[in-house]
Amino acid sequence: MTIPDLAQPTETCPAQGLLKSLSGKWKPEIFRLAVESPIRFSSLLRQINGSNKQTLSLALKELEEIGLLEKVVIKQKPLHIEYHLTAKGRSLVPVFLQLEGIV
Amino acid sequence: MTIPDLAQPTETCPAQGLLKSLSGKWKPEIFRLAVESPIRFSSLLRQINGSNKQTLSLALKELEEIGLLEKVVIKQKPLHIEYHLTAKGRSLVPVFLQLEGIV
DNA sequence: GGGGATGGTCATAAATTTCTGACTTATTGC
DNA sequence: GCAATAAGTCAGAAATTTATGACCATCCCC
Repeated sequence: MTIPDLAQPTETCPAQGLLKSLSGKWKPEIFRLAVESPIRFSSLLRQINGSNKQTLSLALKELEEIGLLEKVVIKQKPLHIEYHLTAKGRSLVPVFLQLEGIV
Repeated sequence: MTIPDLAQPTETCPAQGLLKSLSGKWKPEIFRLAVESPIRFSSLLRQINGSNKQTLSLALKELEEIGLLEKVVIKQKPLHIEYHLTAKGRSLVPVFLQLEGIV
């Protein structure tokens, strides 16, 4: 027998999960930047004014987990890591653009 | 001269404001319920398991402020208050439905 | 081989959000 | 008139999120 955790909202609607996944101080901004071009950890830290490693690292991890970003190791000369928007991430773009028309 | 508050994200994209407005533990669920039918404070408190007056009250106030809900005093026999979805609120519904297809 | 950049992690601290319980005013049914 | 319901507010506590600063392993350039 399971005791439901009533302190957590029960999600009836799938869009609520996404809303929750994109909530957080920097996630929307990270997502927006990722739409423009692949992003890198250290650049983000410089681009997003007022942010910090810890939170960015966690945010990237979460955006990865929900399948909006994917971590790509670039095995080129200056070996580095990039985060790319996934297909799912790209599919959200037109929806957000629509939103902008409404807001 | 103004010193920008760097601790706060600078919003480049209008959709980010909406995202932020709809973030919070119970706001998405309140919105969803309001889409179904007008909502009342005390019913919400019973419907949304684990919620509390304080937070619901604040959430309703905020959803009102951003123009998604409007407070309506029903001057009928059992005089009471209802929160109705505004036109803007209704216009978000198809967007969220689209989102459900993606998620 | 030394110094800097990249991409992190960890423990702790500070800030923000949410929750609890007491209290309030007005209305309504009996 | 009296108790219950509705719709809150308020102060303080608890929980959750963010931020800080220290630290670490690679890699890359000179």
